Amino acid sequence: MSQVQLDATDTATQILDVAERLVQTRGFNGFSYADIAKELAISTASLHYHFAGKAKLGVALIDRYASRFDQALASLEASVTDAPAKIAGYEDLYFEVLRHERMCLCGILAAEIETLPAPMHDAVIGYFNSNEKWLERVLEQGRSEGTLEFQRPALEVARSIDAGLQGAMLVARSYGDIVRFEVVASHLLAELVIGNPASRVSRG
Amino acid sequence: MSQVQLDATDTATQILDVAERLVQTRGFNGFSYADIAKELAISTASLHYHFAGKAKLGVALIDRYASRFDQALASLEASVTDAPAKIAGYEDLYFEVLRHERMCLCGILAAEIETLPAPMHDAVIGYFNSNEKWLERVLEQGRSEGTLEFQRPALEVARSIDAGLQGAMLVARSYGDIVRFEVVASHLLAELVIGNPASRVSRG
DNA sequence: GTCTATAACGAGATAGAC
DNA sequence: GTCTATCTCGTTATAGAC
Repeated sequence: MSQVQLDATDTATQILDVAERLVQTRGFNGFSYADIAKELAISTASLHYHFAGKAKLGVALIDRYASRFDQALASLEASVTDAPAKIAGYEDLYFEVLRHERMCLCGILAAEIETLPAPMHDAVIGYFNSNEKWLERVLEQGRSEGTLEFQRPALEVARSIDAGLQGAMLVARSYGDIVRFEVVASHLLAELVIGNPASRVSRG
Repeated sequence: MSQVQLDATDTATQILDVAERLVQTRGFNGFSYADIAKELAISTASLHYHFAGKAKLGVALIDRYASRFDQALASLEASVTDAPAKIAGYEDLYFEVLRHERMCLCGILAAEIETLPAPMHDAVIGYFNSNEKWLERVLEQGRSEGTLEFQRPALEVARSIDAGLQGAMLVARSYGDIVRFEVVASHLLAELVIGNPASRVSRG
């Protein structure tokens, strides 16, 4: 039996780390195996030993990213209780992505969706599905607990938030201006929060 | 003097048409001169005669796209008068893009921004600047004429709308589900319109 | 204005030694 | 698990004939 690799610097992990950054900054069609190999000072043949092809590397990247995102959301739910704080934490996850001068992995892959192998395409959709379900549930919690107010179905609001965040990342990164993201993100939450001037809910 | 070419099927125009569709569906790094050449049954050498390199072709694509968009907005302002109708028309422009199974040209280029030559990068930013200024002006018109209501600066609202539309296109196209776009887009407008239940403005 | 031919390079991938 | 060497193909671009 092979030993469980716990070293965070093992080769496969290093490859995923470099590849992830390259995808999030340049897109899946904007980097090559040679780019990764050069940065890690290994050969492209070694890359193929760990990941048989670029498509398999791509799926591994999405799987790890989605898994980490799920963990971050679980951790978030353990640290805060009210829905507004959860949504603020959700937005903060993307703020951190952007602060590292990256785009959401699946957001940037969505732009290249037509060029991706089917397994990658499916994994991207799975990520979006998972996110919007989480947001939908939190939105419904907020409505139940009386911290959020909105007329539309929670799923529609969730999709508006996800679209707004992905678009804000996309545009803000082009400008190299993280404030553009913050302004959009903060309003996406503020317009839902009861008692906030920006929520402007008719209660007359 | 060379004659003015009015034939819509002249070679340079055909090249731009094919290249535009390829960029909007596959991204700038997702197609090659060979793809265009094959589709038009010409050689890649001919492509280089009309556009010296891929970078120059890219700039020409953005310039034409931005110019057409400006024309469409001018035409829109000539056909409707109130701000809500203008914003609905603005959103319809992107709906049409998506209906043709494409992404906004500059939206998809924004995803690849780090890989683009500087002149293309600048042209993309110019497009975003132009759009948000137009939206800002229309939003201020709506507030003046009493058809729209919002608390934030018009420029911030404009940026939220643009981010929402770009993100909604990005995600909706991944799902192949245009309805996802419509739901987000319609709410982006509805929340601003006075008298619309979705605007939910505190007037008590 | 379009062609053929080709240069020059980079891409993903594999064989086989160590 | 990593290497060198190599294959095959695709990519942008140019030279020069027509």
